Amino acid sequence: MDNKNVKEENGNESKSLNFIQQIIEEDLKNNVNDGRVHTRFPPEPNGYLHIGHAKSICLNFSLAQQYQGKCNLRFDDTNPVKEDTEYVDSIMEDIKWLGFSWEGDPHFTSDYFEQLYDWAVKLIKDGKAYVDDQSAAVIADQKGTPTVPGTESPFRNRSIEENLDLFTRMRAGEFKDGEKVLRAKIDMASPNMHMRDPLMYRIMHASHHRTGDAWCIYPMYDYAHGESDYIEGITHSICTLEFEVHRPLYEWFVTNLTETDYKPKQREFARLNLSYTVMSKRKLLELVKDHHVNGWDDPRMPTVSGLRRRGFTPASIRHFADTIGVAKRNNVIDYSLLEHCVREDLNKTATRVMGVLNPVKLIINNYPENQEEMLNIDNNPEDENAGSREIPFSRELYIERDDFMEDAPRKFFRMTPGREVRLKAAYIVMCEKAVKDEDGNITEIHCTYDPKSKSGSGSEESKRKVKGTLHWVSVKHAAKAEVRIYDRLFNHEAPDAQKDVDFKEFLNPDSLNILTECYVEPSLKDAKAEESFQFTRLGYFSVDKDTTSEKLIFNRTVSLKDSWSKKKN
RNA sequence: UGUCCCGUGGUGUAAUGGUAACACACCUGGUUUUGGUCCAGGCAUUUAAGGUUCGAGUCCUUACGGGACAACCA
Repeated sequence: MDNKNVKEENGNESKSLNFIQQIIEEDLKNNVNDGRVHTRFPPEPNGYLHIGHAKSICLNFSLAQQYQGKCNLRFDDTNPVKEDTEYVDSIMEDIKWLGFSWEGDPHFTSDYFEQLYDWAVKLIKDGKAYVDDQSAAVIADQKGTPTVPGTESPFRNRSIEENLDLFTRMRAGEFKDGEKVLRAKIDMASPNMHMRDPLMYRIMHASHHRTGDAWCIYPMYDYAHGESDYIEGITHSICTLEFEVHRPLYEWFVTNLTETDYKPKQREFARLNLSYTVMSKRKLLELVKDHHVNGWDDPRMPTVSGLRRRGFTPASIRHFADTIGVAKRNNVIDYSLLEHCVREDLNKTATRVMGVLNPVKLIINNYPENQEEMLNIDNNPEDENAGSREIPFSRELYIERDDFMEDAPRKFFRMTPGREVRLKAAYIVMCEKAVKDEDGNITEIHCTYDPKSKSGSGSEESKRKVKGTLHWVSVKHAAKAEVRIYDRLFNHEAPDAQKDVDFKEFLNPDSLNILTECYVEPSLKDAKAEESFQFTRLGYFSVDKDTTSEKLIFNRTVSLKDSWSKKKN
């Protein structure tokens, strides 16, 4: 209670510390690693970044900011067959877009291959590593199971000289893939599987995207990661929960290879899971390769580039990451929280415009045929400085087909014969009738307007209260646009958790809906790529970056909250 | 039937042994020229059972539940 009051008095909105911050503050208090805070974000360049990575990015970079520390970007590129510079480039672009900058130049684990090799030699000389000639299958078999201890390899007690010779020849390319590996000599009976003589190096005659053919042996993650942290002076190596059991191994390498007081510290937090989406890079890659989506930046993808193209803002993603918190228990964040974050941000900044997605013609019978006028409308009622603009009004308009109903229930606040509604920023109109074709489809709606009810005119008539306000565009002046509406990619609330089922069985076939007969107000002809708008009563939309076609394309970022459609159901 | 991690509303995250708080979602009502926004209100005795204590979500024990670990992936 007292604490809270103090915080409020200071105007300090400082939230309580998450468990990582508590660890750091404890370390700072004890002057661990000279009181430095140095984090890192270490992606493998084998795919595009997704919203889960964004959580980790926000965590690592903000921690560095909070504690006057540094945060590195390091590409964990130890497996050449999966990695590519395309991914390196996209990862850097996405981090920058999110609003963070890494310390100095990007780092690469491949930059440390020589040092890692030297350290491996040292381990051999210390009798703590050996070359094993057995096949992967045999080694796996000897490893035992979580409940059964492993057995030792017959090559485990080779002489140091022989190990040194063999390891040198491994590097020299004398052996084929899989013929030999280097293993750490730890404990085949350890209850922790990762301590049962883990592999340090494997032979891969593969070209690496940065080192080319300079190497034919590549270090494994467990060996390379902690040592790379050490080289870079990382103090807090924050990773996800599945690496928790790797921690003793991380510490084993650091302890056995270094003599300084400085030691990087690995800590783990729960990865992000989002309802109705998959988050594993393997699955996302499959969606791309099998053309279930149109690339990594498809607006339905939970990738950073997909969210960007969909119209999400960096601030909204940062706020989301902040809101979901950091803890160690498994979680599934409801997708609606992400939607809330983007609405909250866009509501403050997005220009209000009018567009009609499913048009039907509205004819104002008592409005002169050749008359047209410009009406003034606020760009954003949330923002006084946003100004206003002029939009054209005429006798024939498009309105939303859903905004008309012939036999309407009492609670229907839109257009229906005999009731009045306001056309936003224009006049109050009284609906008269709907005209239909032979099949009974409504082709046009007729109404009359009250000339004295013009918005902002200050007249008594303009102040009259009507229940509904409709958005519209002038037929003569409207710009034609294509609008893409995205729904969730999966039907199942947690497709990631369905282990025994192919996640693709939950794909939502209606996740993309392209509307081609849409009309928007003429000012939008000049809209720039990625610019965001709020279409009155419809939602937030952003201009697609795809300028290969002449078409004006909008992606719907997110709908507006709609209490009417909820009531209907 | 091993080791490690984790159990607080529908979903997340807080609560430093002292009145279970905040956000999302949901439900009421009010304002509104967007059925948006905004405003007001409602919604959990913390997996269970013991124990320590004046006092336990918090410490201890046991049970139950969930997760991770047996890639020459990261």
